[in-house]
Order: sequence, then structure tokens, then C-alpha cells
Amino acid sequence: MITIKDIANAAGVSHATVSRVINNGPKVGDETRKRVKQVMQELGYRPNANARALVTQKHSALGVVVAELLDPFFATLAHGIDSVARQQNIQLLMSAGSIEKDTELQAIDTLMQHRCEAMVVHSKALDDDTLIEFAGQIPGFVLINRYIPQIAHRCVWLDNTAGGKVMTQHLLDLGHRKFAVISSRYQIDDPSERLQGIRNTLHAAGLTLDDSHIEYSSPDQKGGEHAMRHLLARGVDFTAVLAYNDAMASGAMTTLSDHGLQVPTDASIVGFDDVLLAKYCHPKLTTLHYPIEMMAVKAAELALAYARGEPTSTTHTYKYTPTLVKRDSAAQVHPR
Amino acid sequence: MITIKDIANAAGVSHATVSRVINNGPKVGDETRKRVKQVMQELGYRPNANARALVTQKHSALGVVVAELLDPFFATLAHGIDSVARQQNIQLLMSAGSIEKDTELQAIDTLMQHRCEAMVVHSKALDDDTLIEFAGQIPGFVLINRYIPQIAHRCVWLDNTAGGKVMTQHLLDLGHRKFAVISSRYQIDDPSERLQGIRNTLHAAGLTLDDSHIEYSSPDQKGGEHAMRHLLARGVDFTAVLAYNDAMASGAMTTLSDHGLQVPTDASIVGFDDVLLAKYCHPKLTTLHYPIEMMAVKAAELALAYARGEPTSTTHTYKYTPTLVKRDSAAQVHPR
DNA sequence: TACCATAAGGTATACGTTTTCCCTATTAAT
DNA sequence: ATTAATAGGGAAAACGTATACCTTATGGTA
Repeated sequence: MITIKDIANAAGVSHATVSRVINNGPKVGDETRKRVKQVMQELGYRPNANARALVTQKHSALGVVVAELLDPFFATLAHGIDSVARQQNIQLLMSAGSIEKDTELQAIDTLMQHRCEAMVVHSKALDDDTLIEFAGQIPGFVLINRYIPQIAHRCVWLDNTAGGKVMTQHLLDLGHRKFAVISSRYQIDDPSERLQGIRNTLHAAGLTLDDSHIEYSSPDQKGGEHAMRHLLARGVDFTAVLAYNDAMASGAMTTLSDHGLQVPTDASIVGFDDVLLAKYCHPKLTTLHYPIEMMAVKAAELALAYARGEPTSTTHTYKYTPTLVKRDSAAQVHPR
Repeated sequence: MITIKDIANAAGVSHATVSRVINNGPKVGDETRKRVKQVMQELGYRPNANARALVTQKHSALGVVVAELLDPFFATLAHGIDSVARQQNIQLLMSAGSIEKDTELQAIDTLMQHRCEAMVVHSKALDDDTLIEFAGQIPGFVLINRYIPQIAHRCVWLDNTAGGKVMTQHLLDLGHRKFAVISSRYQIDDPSERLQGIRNTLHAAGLTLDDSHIEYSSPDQKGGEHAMRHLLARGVDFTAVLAYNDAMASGAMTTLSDHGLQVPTDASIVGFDDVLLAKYCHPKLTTLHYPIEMMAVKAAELALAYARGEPTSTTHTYKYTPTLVKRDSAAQVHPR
């Protein structure tokens, strides 16, 4: 592999000069600059990124830790990050953390070994303290989909409680009074925050949500089917279902349909996330749009800005709110 | 950041010994080894991956170039690669190449700048010669979804022609004789190969496919809708539709439904890829399963093996064949 | 006892950059 | 004409690690 010295020899200058040309540094004449560039071109020089990172003590790449690449939600997230990385001509170092403590930890650790200065992390398994410590060590450490007060200016997050509120209010407005909830069984904040939003809103309307009307399951299609089967088996009385996400909502609809129940005639259902699925399942899902791509872009920009040491407002915080997308799965309550 | 020398001092050994401990090298006594490890633990030592890559002249990461992270197809691909990377405890360097010559070139170039030895590349925009040259320079250069004879042992690819054949044969078996094809307008090999398979099979059955029965459009939902609109507008007579992929098939179904036509009663339709969408659209798509995850795993393993210089069979080639998944969108031809 | 093989570990160099400090002409200022 | 400033560029150190080569005990063997 051809190095800076080869260029220096071929161009009859010192390797310092070549380095200056590469970095558009000062102290090199127009003519020399041109000649060196010419030689680099001819010899097909490719700077050694590792040597560079070593001497500058920082890796130029943007590190990304997501839970699971397969999930369309994370694909969208990755896409958002990629778009700013590409725009700023920056490489992506990506790992999947699979919502397990060890894996997430290891993913971040590897990034640190590369002396990665900017990273966007989606962590659900690690505790606040651990993340706060990382934030202290890594200039461009930004969390996505998580809010930790102590490092609020490093968090780009969704207001789940508001989401719970919006979806519930929509169903209330449609005249529904009997609710069932299909939630995620994972012990992360999101489900409980959304549930809280739901509870608050029902409470304000003079209703309460009995625990027996909540079913917990895995946050995917299968889990949705499963949860709905339980709800029906237990004879829970409802006209509206609040699902943790679109996948669960879609699964629930499958089960309803298997039992001869029509959506939205016999029951309304509202999802969360607004992934592709929501548009293509039948009936089309009324759901909450999760502006994840927008959030990902913000997170990436933030991470890179912090890494560069740019003065970013520490007071400003990055909260996003999901918005209602009305489609066909939720309708006016059907009079019995 | 704490280095190997700090460890050496604290443990009262030379930094060479510390390095040996890190790499599980020989020439270090059990006791010393333990002590050094202890110190590393205490001081929270994190090896500098850049220094390492510099001195060893190679980056340990596995490079990945895909077209577009958003596409579930590539998400699945990425997932397959990630699974082997994780298993072998290797980091992923990922870029999106977006099927543009420059971007793909730049993605590979960046990977080379990092002296990445193993890479799985999905390139549709670069020409054979360019890729052959990269293969010559990079030990672990593996192409996925592309076949180039000169570097056959570096290619993990799908037999598109066989795919075209299988889908056509299935519809023939169901009694269909009037076909329409919805293809991709991109000038890459896949569409024409699949079309070739379709043509061959029809020919063997004594039928021909008139050019007017083929509609080219962008390979997504919108493209499928658009193509089907054209087909209907032009009054093309068909009972079966062969779509380039599931997204187009799904779009085509939307248009059919908008025109009051039932699938599969009025027209059968077969997709390609078997992405999530195929299972969740309505009716469920009969399609060809693209074993992309399996292929991605193979490609990643291959890339890493080549990079390590392991003796891999140069004679063996990695061709995969899509398999038919029967669902609800294709049925016995309806008697008029 | 003398010799050698071996185990354990140290010394020093190289990897390819960036960057600080220094040197030498040339030009501008007095 | 002399000095100061500046532009252009070179020499060398540093980044953190791996490793080839060297040194020193120690134990075994003839």
C-alpha cells in the first residue's frame, strides 16, 4: 500500500508537505500543492485512516448502536443517521445491541476502542448511571429514545406519555368508553409511560382502566395475536383497543378477524409507530406517527456537533411528540 | 485515555509484556499474566483499536456496503451479516451505496482507507472491471447478489433466471395462459434475468410474451400501482401477473382493487423476495422466497475467512435458488 | 562441572500520520 | 542598505501498539 512517503519521494518534497496538502493546510505553494495532488492521483494514494485516527486521537466515524437491524423501526432510524453521515461525508460504525445489557455494553465499548467521538446510542438495557458515565467520557455521546434528566441535552426522545394521551383521547372522542390495552411485556420505560398517558386521560374522563383489561406480551405480531386471544378468552368487554405498537395491533386484528369480529365495526384499534406495516395491513391502521427519522437526523447532527466541540445549547432539550394518523381501524363506537 | 504503558508501569513490567498479555501471547508467566490483567481491569484499560490496526496493517472490522438501509430487504441482509459478526465478535463498518456509481465507489474507498480486509459488498452500479480490481486488492472482498465469472468464488448470488422460471411454471400449472409482467426499470441484471427465466418457461410451454404485456416502473409500491394502471389503461388481457418484487406486487394489487378487480379471482399475482410485506398485505402474497439472510451469512463468513487467509475452496461457487411460497394471491385460473 | 535448551521478560523499532519547531529565502519597511 | 516580517518548506517527535531480537535465570543433560 502506498504511503505519504512514497508521494513525498515522487513529488520531491518532504512528507510533511504532503500531509499539509492532504489536509488543505497552509504553508505550501500553489505549484507544489498542484504537483503533490497530481502525484497522489497518479499513484492512487489512499490515506491510512488508522494512522490518522491514532495521531489525532480521534476516529472520524459516527458510531451507532441500535437494538436490532431487522426491525423496520430501526431501519428507519439507521436511515436517518445515514443521511446526515453521508451529507457530512462521514463513515458509520454500526452495532446491534439487541436490548441486552452485555451486548449493548460491548457495542459501546468497541466504539470507544476505536476512539469514536460521536455516537448515537439506542440503549434500553443499560441503567442511567452507566450511560451518564459514558456521556462524561465521550464528547459526542447522544441517546436516542431515552430521557435521562442529568444529561438532558444529550437526549433525543419521544414523549410517550403524550402519545398515550393522544391515542386515548381520539378514541374517547369517537365515543368509546370500554377500553382494552395490549402492552409490551418488556421492562423498559416506554410501555409504562404510554400506559401512564392512557390512564391519565381516562381518569380525566372519569373512567378507570382495570388491570384485567391490560394484556402484556411480546411487542410483535405474534404477541399481538396472543394478547388478543387472552382478552377474548377472558371475556373482557371492550369496544376499543390501544396497542403498544403497530405490529401488535396488526396481530390483534388477525385474531379478531379469526373470531369473526370486524375492525372497526366490532372494535376499534389504534397502533403506535406508524411503520410501513400500518399502511399495508387490512384495514389500514389508525396509529401514532413516531417521527423516528427526524429524531435520528437530529441525534446524528447533535452527536457530530458535540464531537466537534461546537457550542450547542445545553439548555435546549430534544423532545418529540407523536402525532395521530387517522386511517381505517378506529371509528365511531358502534351502538349495541 | 490510559495506555499500555500506564499498565506496564503500574504492574511493574515492560509494555511488551502487557501487549503479550492482551494478545494471549506466549512468554509470560502465569503470575505476571494475572497481575497485568488485574491492573488492566482496575485502570479500565481499553486497547486503542486504531493503533492496533496501524501496526498490524489491517482493520479487524467487517465492511458492509448496501444500497439502502430503509429497504427491509437490506435490513434482512444487514441482519444476517450482523449475526455472524457478533458471533465472531467483530465490528461492522457499514455504508449505504444507494445504487449510484460515485456513492458505491466512495463507500468502498472509505473502507479501504480503514484498511478493512473483509467486506461484503452489494453493488449494482459499478462495472465488472472495477469490482474485479477491488477483489484483487482486498483479500476478503465478497460480492453479494451479483455474479462475475472471473471472481466467481467471491460471489454469493441468486439464480434469478431460475426464479423467473419457478414463478411462471407455478402460474402455468394453475392453468394460466395470459400473462402480464411488471418489471423494474432499473438497468441492472436482476430484472432482465428474471424476465429471461419467464420468457424461457413460457416458450417451453408454447407461449410467447409480447412486449406490450410488460410494464417497467420503479421497483416499489408506487411503481407497482403505476405499472398496473398502465396495463389496465392499455387494455392488456391477462389472468396472471408476474411482479418484479413484493412491493410492486402489492402496489399492483392496490390498483386492481381500486378498479374493482379481485385477487386472485379476477387475476392472480406472484411477487418476488418474500419480505415481511408479503405476509401482511391483503390477500397474502404468493411469492418467491429470497434466502437473503442465509446468503448474507454465507457472504460474511466467506469474507472473514478470505481475510484471515483461510484456504477456502476456489472451485466452489455460491449460487442460491429462490423457492416458491404459496399464499393467497395466485389461484387456479378463473373460467370466463 | 560444563553446557545448552528453555522460559520469562526487556529493548527497540516500525506502522503512517499530524504537528511543532526550526530554517531559509524573499519581500516590505525603515 | 539594513532589518523585520513572512511565505514556503524541512526535520523530528509523537500517537499506542505489536514484534523481532536480545538478555538472563533456571533446570536438565552429558
